[in-house]
Amino acid sequence: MSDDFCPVHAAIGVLQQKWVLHIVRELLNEPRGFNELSRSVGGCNPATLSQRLDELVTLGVVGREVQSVFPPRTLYRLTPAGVALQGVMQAVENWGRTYIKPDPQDGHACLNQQQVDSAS
Amino acid sequence: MSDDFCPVHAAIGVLQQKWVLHIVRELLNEPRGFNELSRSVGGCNPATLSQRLDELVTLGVVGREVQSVFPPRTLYRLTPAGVALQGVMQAVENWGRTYIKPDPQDGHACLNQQQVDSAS
DNA sequence: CTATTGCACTATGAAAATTATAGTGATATG
DNA sequence: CATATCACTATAATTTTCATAGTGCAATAG
Repeated sequence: MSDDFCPVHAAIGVLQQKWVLHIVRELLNEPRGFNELSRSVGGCNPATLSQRLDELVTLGVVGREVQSVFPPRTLYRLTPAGVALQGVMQAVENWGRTYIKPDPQDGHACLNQQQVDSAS
Repeated sequence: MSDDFCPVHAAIGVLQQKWVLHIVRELLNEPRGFNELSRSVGGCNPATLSQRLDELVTLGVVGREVQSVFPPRTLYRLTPAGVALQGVMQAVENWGRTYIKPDPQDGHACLNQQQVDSAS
């Protein structure tokens, strides 16, 4: 009673974890060290980042390359499966740029209703 | 100092919330009522589902249509901005079907290493 | 020589999000 | 008359994420 495995469901399970898409986005630009990645992702707690990276490494989306134990230098780099997420990121970027703009009130996210209403 | 609004960052912020992609996936098939959606999404707590739907409605990705207060009947349907997430779902589906398979050990998700290694 | 910075993280306890579970009121179904 | 269904809400427990501080040691700044 668990044989209804759906790869799409599983994929969503991976991608909807907090920070995963941000991490992937940064690593798509170029491989980074832990603190570097932490800064560029912005706002992610190191404990969470560490856990997320462990999971992604275990899953095989990200590779951890320990370049030197001392001075410490570790590189996180997308595996081919990780690089393949470029398609997803591209789609998210398209959607975001088309439909999301800053809320004129509080500067938070809201939908670009122009785009929604008047497809002139 | 907060004028670096990035629509892509904001889009990720929306899509990485737990259950959002699952909800969108179901609503892309067809509009549904609350319990219907709850069942088809599978495993989402009604409090969380309710909150997520509120947020998506507020954002403008989902529309709530109260068809009758009694007997209660509400329909959740994607707005055009929601339907536009089809591109994202498509990309996620492609990635999932290509790279994710059930782990032979425990039946959980893992990567399809065949795909990764031998691109014949 | 000494102080600071930077590396990759881990530890701790507090705060926030999600969960299981139960329940709302009324009607339609068995 | 008992049960199921609709769209949720309420409560309390659990899980996840968080802010903050700290590890050991080399390279750099003063």
